[in-house]
Amino acid sequence: MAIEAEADPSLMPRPTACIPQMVALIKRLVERGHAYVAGDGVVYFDVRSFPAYGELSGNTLDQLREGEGGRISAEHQAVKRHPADFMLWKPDEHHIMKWPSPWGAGYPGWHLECSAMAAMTLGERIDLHSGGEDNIFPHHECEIAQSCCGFGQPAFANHWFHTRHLQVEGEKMSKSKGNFFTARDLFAKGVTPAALRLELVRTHYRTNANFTMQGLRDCQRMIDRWSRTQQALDAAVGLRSADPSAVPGPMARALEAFVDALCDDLNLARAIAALNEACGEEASGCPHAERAALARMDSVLAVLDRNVAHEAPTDDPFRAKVESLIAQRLAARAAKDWAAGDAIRAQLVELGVTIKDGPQGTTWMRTV
RNA sequence: GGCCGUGUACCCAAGUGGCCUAAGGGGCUAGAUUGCAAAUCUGGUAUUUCGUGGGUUCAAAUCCCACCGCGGCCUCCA
Repeated sequence: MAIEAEADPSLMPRPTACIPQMVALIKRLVERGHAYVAGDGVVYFDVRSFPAYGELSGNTLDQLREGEGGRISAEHQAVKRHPADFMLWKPDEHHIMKWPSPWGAGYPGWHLECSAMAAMTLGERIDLHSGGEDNIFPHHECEIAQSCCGFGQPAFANHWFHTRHLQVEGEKMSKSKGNFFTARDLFAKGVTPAALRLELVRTHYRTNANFTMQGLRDCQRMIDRWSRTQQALDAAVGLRSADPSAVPGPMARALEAFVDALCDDLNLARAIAALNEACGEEASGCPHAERAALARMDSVLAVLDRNVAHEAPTDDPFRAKVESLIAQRLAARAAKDWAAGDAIRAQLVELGVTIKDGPQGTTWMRTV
């Protein structure tokens, strides 16, 4: 699902568009002695033919507990050479999705599509593979086995990057608890895509991130400060021409620390701290270079362009009511009737609206 | 039974042997500013303390062992 807090990936291959590649891969695995057709006609990968099986997850074949996942039947297990052997092709004339193959019309095993699509779009050996922690075993383990054995590569991915699951208010998300939010709901409440994005990415990938409404507010404050710094730099750029000889300012220095932190196992929390500190320092250096350094950091965070809450429609009754109350309050204040003005402000707070009196007039936003 | 990750202040979250009398943000708090607020700016906010109990070391949040909590996985859900 594409949401406004994310950018779309540039390649989105479809498993159903590479069935021939999957069939070809199975053929190679069978030819090389890494796969076999069992008594029920199903093609299985022979895990014992690949000694590195289990290295990614730390599992060993003798310690895995057969059937622990609760999704395999004794009937299927009985035909395998080893309980851990996994399905590559299942002939099934009655399945909702089926394609022709040398082993009969049927469908591929679910690990296979990734090996085939990776080889098709990126190469037989790739640099980086990411995924959720729930897929480390068996899925990624099986992809490694298929790709290494099928393509004769010493490794499938040079680096594996597994994110831990997201929790909500300290608890795991579940449908039965109903403790989850959709991006649409949050945006409708006035949450900016920027705040949602930062709340989701700011935790190190190897720890369980905890999504909270308070965290969303915390993120919004950080983003607003960065945004003010950006506006100040934009203004300074308009006033001065570039000065390549100027000593680096806070943003240029922060960029170094920022990159250094990211190079240390994607330490985004430390990178964000560097940016925060720079925003607290007095501006110096060439504003053009400073603005470029901030933009460079934001190319990773990608929040400054998303820091806009969804506006309620102009004809929305809620919006009309808020603006009417603000007009009444301004009139009361103009008459120095502070009590009336404060009473109206209390009404607005009650409605979930935060107002701000500035030199350019009064602005309002929904309270998140 | 086994494997993987994780546990730091009120909250989020860095730090993986000495520069830690523990970064950064939020919150709270005092001040500046404001009619009062909000926003903004300035200061304060973990002093044998880093899940618990042992151990190693001149030195441990950081290393070792055990235990506890939380999250994930064990091959036909993708």
